[in-house]
Amino acid sequence: MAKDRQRDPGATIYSVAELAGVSIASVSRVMQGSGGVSDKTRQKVLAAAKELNYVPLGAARSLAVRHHEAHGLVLPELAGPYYSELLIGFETRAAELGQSVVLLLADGKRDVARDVRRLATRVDGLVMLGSLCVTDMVAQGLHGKKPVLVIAGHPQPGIEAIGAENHQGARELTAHLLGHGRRRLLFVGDPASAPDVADRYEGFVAAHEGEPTPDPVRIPFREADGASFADRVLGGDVEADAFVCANDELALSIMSRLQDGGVRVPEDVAVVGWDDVMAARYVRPGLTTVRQPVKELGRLAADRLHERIAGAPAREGLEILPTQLVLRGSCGCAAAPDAKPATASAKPSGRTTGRPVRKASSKRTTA
Amino acid sequence: MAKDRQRDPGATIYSVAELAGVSIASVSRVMQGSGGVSDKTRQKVLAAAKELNYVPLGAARSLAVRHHEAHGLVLPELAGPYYSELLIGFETRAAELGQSVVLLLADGKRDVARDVRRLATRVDGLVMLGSLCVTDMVAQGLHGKKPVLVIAGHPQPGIEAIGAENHQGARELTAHLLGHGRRRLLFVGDPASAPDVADRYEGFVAAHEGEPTPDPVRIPFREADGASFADRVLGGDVEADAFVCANDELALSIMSRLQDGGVRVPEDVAVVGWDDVMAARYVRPGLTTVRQPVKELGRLAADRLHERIAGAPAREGLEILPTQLVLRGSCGCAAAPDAKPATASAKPSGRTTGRPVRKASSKRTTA
DNA sequence: ATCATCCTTGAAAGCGCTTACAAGTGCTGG
DNA sequence: CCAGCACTTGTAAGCGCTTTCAAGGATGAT
Repeated sequence: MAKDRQRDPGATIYSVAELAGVSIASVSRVMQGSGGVSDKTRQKVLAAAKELNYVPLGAARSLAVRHHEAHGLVLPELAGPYYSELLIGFETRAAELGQSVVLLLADGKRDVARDVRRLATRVDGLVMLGSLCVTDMVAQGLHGKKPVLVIAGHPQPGIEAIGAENHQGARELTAHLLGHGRRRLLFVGDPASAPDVADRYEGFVAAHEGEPTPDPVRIPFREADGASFADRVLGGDVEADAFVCANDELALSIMSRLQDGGVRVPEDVAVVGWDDVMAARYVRPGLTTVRQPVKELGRLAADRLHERIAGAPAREGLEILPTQLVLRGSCGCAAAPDAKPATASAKPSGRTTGRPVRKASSKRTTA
Repeated sequence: MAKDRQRDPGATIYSVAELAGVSIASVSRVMQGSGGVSDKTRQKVLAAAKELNYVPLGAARSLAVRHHEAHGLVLPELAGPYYSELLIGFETRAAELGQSVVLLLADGKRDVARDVRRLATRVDGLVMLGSLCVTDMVAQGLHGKKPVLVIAGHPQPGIEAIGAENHQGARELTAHLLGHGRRRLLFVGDPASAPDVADRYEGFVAAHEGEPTPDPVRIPFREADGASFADRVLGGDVEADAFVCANDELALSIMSRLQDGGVRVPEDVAVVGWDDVMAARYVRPGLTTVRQPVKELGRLAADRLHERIAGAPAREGLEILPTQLVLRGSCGCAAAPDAKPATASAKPSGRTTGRPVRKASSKRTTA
């Protein structure tokens, strides 16, 4: 056995039709389940298809129906849970809609623009992260061709954007720290790296209500960068009693290194993050952070894209999903066990920004 | 402006040719960069393409060249870093090879077999995780049609498999625990859930060298399951001085809950995991675990698949990549700071199993 | 028995692109 | 000045599928 009958590229709709003794039209109708076929014919076709192990050629169908039945998704990378969750939500919804998803990871690619163009070639529309610098180019290049949707970025004419609330959440988080009596807060992360980080920084500044705030510590998001920043803190180069980090990865690595260096968290310095990654609730003290509805963001993206592909016009402006403050020990709150995710439901508080906004809020959860 | 010229599905190779005043063949040649075109023509075509904002229809090309230029990847889910890394490696390599990747997440799908069949329709070959129960069916259904490759599963005739070392690593890890004087080890995780977990359990048993071992604690991989198991431990229902967990998620949730319940790790009980996720090095004590070359596995999968698509015959049996023991505090070793990943290079130790094996080893890293 | 109707089927015309193949152009060497 | 060659270009034949349209067969009403 194992008659190594490698690669049998045959078995087209023609061979199936021939074996079944019907026309290719009938085969097509049976395969699509489009009806109008007698039971007898259906049986014959199904039998023939099974015998030949018929796998239709998607490209031929796509060409004929003039639809790829696929959604493209461009992510910068896939480190950490943020992008994974986004992808999960996106894929799940896309699959429900009968669409395949073609994934492109931008980081490390030589020529992202080229790859995105290639991608556009095989999908009906695509979703990109706002932090991707190619967004604009692509938007232009594809304008009027394929629907494009941006997550956590700025809307442009004809290009819808969706995102999670940043400004208000960051403001509340910062205010919370101020409420704990912290006075020298430092924002760690580069606002220029992504629009949502910029929004968080804005919220951070806003919470200071005019008080002068130091410049943000512009470092990348990697663990290693957090660690080396923590070393600078340990060396006494940095003056602060609280670090507001652009994401949890950064917060965790900083906190860990500081603790190793003998600094007490939160007694000596508070550390807070953003995203509520898994590790955030396993470290001691638990990391205070902000939870985003990332999976929903992914689902929503797939949904909106599908609408657009079906011909709906781009909605104007930005749709914003609410985020949720998660208070644990690292900000100075009384530490409490937090083995299960908090489950408070978010109720919109109805704030608005200059841009058209549909809903936005942040709810407080003590865990 | 923003002349909302929604959806301009036009601009085919014909319109470009017409605008440029050349034949479609020339346009095709320019777009493919296949050469044999004068500079003047190239310029005209490029200009026309840009003006029309020409996006070629991938399906038409695929049909003509009879290649999808896409790799399919079927993952059970995307929780935790394991699958993400796999995906990163896979996508990276596939992109280098000029292939798109179409992703399918099996969990939560009504009819996975159907979805996989749909996927097969639009890719040149596909890679599946061994833990997927559809593997066999699909393998059959696609046999001789499209190359299929399995990660962390069992090879079948005509279906290559690749994976990371499990048996030996688990054996060493277990022996290490025994070396610390632990006597009542418990394996936490269900060997039936995936072939690689089964292998680890085998290694666990083997390390006991004939001593009787208790049945594994057959629980799923979710954090919540770990927590409720830990509650049983705290309730006194479980007798053990070390937990060998099927993965880090499980280990972390158990350790965390135990600590909250006043159990000291590793003094009262040791806990070890598998995978070396990020959180493993931020918790206190650091989690002793086994690192798998997951990204490499993904790359290798894309590579092998590409070979097969190009016509290479399936390699026989299983290729195994080495894993690496990472000792931190949770097993009873002296705790040491471990902010950076260990970087010891693996040297094959040349062990073999019944199956054809290419290389396998586990190296020790103290961190 | 006749005709209108419905259901089933097949023939055939694309879908937009690639790629032989043939034809045309401008050179070079003899 | 022309045969021979290298380049460029265009023509046209598919790639495998969907779908329109018309034809045929069966059915029911009259």
